[in-house]
Amino acid sequence: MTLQRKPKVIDVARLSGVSTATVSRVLNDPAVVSEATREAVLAAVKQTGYRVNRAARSLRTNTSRTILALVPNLSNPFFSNILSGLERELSAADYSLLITDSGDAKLTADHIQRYVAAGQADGLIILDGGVDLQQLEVVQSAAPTVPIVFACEWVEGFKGASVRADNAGGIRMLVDHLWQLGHRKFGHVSGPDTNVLSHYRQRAFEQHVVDLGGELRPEWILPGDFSIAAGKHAAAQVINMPEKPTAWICASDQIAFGLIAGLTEAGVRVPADVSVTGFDNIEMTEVFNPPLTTIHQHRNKMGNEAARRLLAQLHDYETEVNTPTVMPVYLVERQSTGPVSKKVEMCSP
Amino acid sequence: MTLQRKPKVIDVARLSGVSTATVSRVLNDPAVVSEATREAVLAAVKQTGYRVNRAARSLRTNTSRTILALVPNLSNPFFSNILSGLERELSAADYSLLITDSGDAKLTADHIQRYVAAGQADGLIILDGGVDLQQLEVVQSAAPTVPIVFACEWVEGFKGASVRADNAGGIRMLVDHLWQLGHRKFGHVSGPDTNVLSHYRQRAFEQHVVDLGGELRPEWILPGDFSIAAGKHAAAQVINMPEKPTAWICASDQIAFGLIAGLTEAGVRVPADVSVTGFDNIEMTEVFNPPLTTIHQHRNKMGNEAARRLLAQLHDYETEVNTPTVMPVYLVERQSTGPVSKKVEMCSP
DNA sequence: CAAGGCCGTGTAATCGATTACATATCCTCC
DNA sequence: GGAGGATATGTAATCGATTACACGGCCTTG
Repeated sequence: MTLQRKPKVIDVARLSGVSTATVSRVLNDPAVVSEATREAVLAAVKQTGYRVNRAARSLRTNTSRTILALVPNLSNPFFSNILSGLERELSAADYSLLITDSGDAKLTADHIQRYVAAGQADGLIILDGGVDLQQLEVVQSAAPTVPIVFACEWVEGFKGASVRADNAGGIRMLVDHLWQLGHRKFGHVSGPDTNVLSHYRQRAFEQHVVDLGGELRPEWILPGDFSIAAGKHAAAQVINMPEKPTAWICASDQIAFGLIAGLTEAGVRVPADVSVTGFDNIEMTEVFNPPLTTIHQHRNKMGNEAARRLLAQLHDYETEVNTPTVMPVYLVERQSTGPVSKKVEMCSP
Repeated sequence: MTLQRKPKVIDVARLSGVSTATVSRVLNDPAVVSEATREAVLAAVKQTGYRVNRAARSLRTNTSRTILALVPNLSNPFFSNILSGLERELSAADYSLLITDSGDAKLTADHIQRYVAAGQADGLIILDGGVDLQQLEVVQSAAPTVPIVFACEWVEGFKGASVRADNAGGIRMLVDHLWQLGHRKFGHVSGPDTNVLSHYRQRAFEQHVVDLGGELRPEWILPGDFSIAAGKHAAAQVINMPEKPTAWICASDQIAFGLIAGLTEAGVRVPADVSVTGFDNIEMTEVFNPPLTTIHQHRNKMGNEAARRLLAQLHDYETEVNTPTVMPVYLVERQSTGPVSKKVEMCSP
């Protein structure tokens, strides 16, 4: 219990009467050491309170046991959910999680290299679909042994692993749900047009409405950016439309909140006059008035899965590196959707 | 452009015709090197694309330039906001941010030591007020040179820095606001009773209502846990109260959402029949129906400030280590509060 | 002009763990 | 009984940067 300097392998070795090599072996590859020695060493480890010095280990093995997550905006709860899943899985495998927030700035190869080339990270998890493909390829060719896995978002054309939600499937579920309620005229408020999720959701929307034989008009597709403000802005436009869809599929829950708030303010009732759906099933959807029909995705599990795929690549037992993992999503029916109403047209001011 | 093995100091040294010592000096303490040499070395650094190997540096200097953040629940957007502020400040100072999620498990000295004793972190930012004081003290005495800063939450009795919001001040603003609207009978839905923020908010509530001469009854203080569910549960109790407060101050926005949802469902109108306030000003407060009167705190800035205080301690220029930094908060008036209504009693079923 | 100081730089030890290679012991089987 | 193999352990080199110490040159000053 005397507080000395930090114990090192040599201290453990002396105490247990073996060499440093043996101590190291007990810690890294116990099977090669005889049981008696192993126990003696472990006892000495416990007694001294020894912990390997990560810097020394990293230097020698050229490995950091650390994964870097690149997040476009840490404040965004979506990302933190994924991070949470990541962290659990990584720490269980004795890996640490380093996080950097690319912030407003576009992520550059240089920024990533600050970590990778310095040997600070053995692998990368990228939550930011806005990275430039060329920059990514620079990183890949400079550090070919450092695996990269995309989680949630991804970059089209990137050669490597990704874990994503079934965005198209989710949209189809929503359209089907509304279709069954009798809706035939659909509108969409989209996400930011630089975002890959926006594209997938919008494309699936258009495709599926057409496939079902519903009515689809270009002016019923409004641009947005996943935010509440975008939803409010869309509401202002909707109100002035001469002819309106009876159902709006929004690219995010937040857009739906804004849209509903704006419509409600203008006297349009949801779902009596018009149905609205979200995407993501954030916590608030349940308590919003009306509770929002939306798509739920397990962001935590996406984090887990991304971590698993990364570790698999690190340990060379991943076979299908380039195949994306598509995680299932679920329809959550609440009260923002209802049977189509005949009097929608009359609600225009 | 030929892709070789990673360049090292020795490569830079050779290219610029100096010794490794000089290269290192240019990088770490440029002032001691003559201008001509410095420029030559920097040119060679650029040409080779050299980056210091962090592991080697860490090993030699016994320093990691990495800060560990201990988060009780990464999924919680509050924490991620603080992390965001932290990350910006740290990365500007060329520090990296390592994150661990204590999860459901209570944080132990052992868990922290996994990082600290291994030399993975030079300092700690703790966002979890639920750590055991004794465990903390174990860490402090085992690693007296590793500074610890609490952000947002904190542990009573801990000797060290903390950065917090003015929780009591925020509650007083809310009570004052309601008082001016004519309210005299106040209720409170509290946070988890293990949480230091809950205590501060509840105590400030009781104190200030008494100071103003309002009515305070023990049965008007309901236990909760910051969640929507807690608010809903509180609503069920409120509805059956023979005599009710005219205003409810909730320990979090989420509680307020749940409470309002529950009350609305039971036919109680907010704010016509009863006023309700939240705490935190999360994004949804604005679009909730009715928009929530609440207290705003700059979580990002708390992160910044915590990082600054930590760096100050690391670089030995912090003077008042034990004084908490209390960040100001702001009242945001929206539509969940209104003048006291005389007919509240009649709304009981 | 010699002594002393300062400045800029180089040499080589050092941080703490891992691991290639060498060695020692014991067993098996012809 | 000895060759050969398997098993367990030790010795010492190594990872890449930092830095104590030493050194040489130049300037100042009595």
